[in-house]
Amino acid sequence: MPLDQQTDILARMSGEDREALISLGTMQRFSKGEFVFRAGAPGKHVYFLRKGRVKICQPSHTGKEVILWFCFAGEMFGLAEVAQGGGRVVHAHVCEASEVLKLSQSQFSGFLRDHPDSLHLVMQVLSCRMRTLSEVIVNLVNDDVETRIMKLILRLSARHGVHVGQDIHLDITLTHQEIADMVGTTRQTVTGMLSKLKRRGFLSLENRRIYIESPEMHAAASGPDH
Amino acid sequence: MPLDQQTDILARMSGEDREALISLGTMQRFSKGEFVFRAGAPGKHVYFLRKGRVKICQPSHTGKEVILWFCFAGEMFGLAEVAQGGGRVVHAHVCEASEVLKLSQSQFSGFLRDHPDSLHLVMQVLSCRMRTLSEVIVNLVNDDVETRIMKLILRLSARHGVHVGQDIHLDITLTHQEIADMVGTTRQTVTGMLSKLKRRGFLSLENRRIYIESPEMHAAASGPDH
DNA sequence: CCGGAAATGTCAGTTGGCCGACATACTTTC
DNA sequence: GAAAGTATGTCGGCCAACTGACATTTCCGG
Repeated sequence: MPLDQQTDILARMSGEDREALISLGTMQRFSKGEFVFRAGAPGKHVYFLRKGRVKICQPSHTGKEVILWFCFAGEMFGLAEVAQGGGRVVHAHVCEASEVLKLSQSQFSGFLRDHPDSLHLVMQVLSCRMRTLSEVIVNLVNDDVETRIMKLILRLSARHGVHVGQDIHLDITLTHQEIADMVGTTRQTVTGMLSKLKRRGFLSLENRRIYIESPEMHAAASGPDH
Repeated sequence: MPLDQQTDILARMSGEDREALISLGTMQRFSKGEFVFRAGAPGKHVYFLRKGRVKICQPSHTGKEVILWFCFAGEMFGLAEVAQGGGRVVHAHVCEASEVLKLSQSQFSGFLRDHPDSLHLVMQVLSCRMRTLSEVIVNLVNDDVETRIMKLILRLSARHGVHVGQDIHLDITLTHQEIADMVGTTRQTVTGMLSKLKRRGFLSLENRRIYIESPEMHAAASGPDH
């Protein structure tokens, strides 16, 4: 099990556990641009994404938004507030038409009590997210914008990349603004850096999708030795 | 229970659970400057800090270190790698003479199985840490160095502050380098910013300890409206 | 209580990346 | 298929914060 895929909790659950979970919760549909929940709302439910894509982002007083991570099919979100109490601090913003399974706090606690194997998985997911967040912090502190963008792309491709010969095809579309919100920079700078990376031959862009020339990219991202 | 104190897991456990945990583990002493574990080592143990202070920091290829958080008496560390597998990615660096309780992965799993209340506490701790890390990321992205330092001080004082009349006395000593490593800046800039904050009357410094003039400080940190 | 080490204070020079402003391209919607 | 909205590309001016270098103060072990 590659560490990158530990967050796909539905896939990792045993069949019976998954059935039990699905029968406990209720299904909801959302279309692009809607919110599953917003910062400030009370946080009494846990969600499992069956289909689609949701971004978890934290608004700040300045109006800027930081994208903490994306959730893809199979992933869980909204757990932290349920475990910890207090209201939501993040938005769950639907990127493309999605289906989510919704469980109340008590339904979920009951499920964990009855399915100890799944409980272990939940702790793994939390641990994995903590590591990813730590990684992001280290990047923000140490690396310049160019390196941060390269590392972001490599992180995403580790989980959502499709190998096409020598290259890796990133199977999701991101706007420059979204990239900027993930690495802490501005839209303009992202545009500039991407075309710089393209000129250098680290990646190519084809109708809003990213192709990574993987060997060069990995080498380049491991140390900013320009 | 203030959210700031959710991480003091030993204090929040029931007496019986705490006894059981302590009898399971083995005690170890460390003196200042030693490491409980280092990045790269295999991560097969969980630790509970009984006494002292430990900083959890992540080294990077550039040699710089980022301090992700401090652990104080009662807190747990080393969990993520145990839950998730793989080696340590962080150092656990002892700041002052400390005593830690050490449990192997299997001892800890067994404990959680037998003490479901504590299990809930563990999930709370992880959730709380995730929130703190998210908060740090948002700060890094949105705020200038001055604001980041103010918010760091307020965060620390929420958990480790002692009220002295109107003011709050921060009950720990930090070097400027350590502050720099937490907010992602340089030692020199921290020195400059602290004396600027002192001049402005937001805080005062007395033999390496920080006194916060809390009302002004809170107002100032909530929006960088200079 | 002394000497080396660590921490703090200060400064001038340099620069990465932000800001604002605008032009072009793509892509929905009715 | 025209119009409106959203995304991308490009530029010059500007400033916060980094770098490196040094002086001074405080701490701590023997």
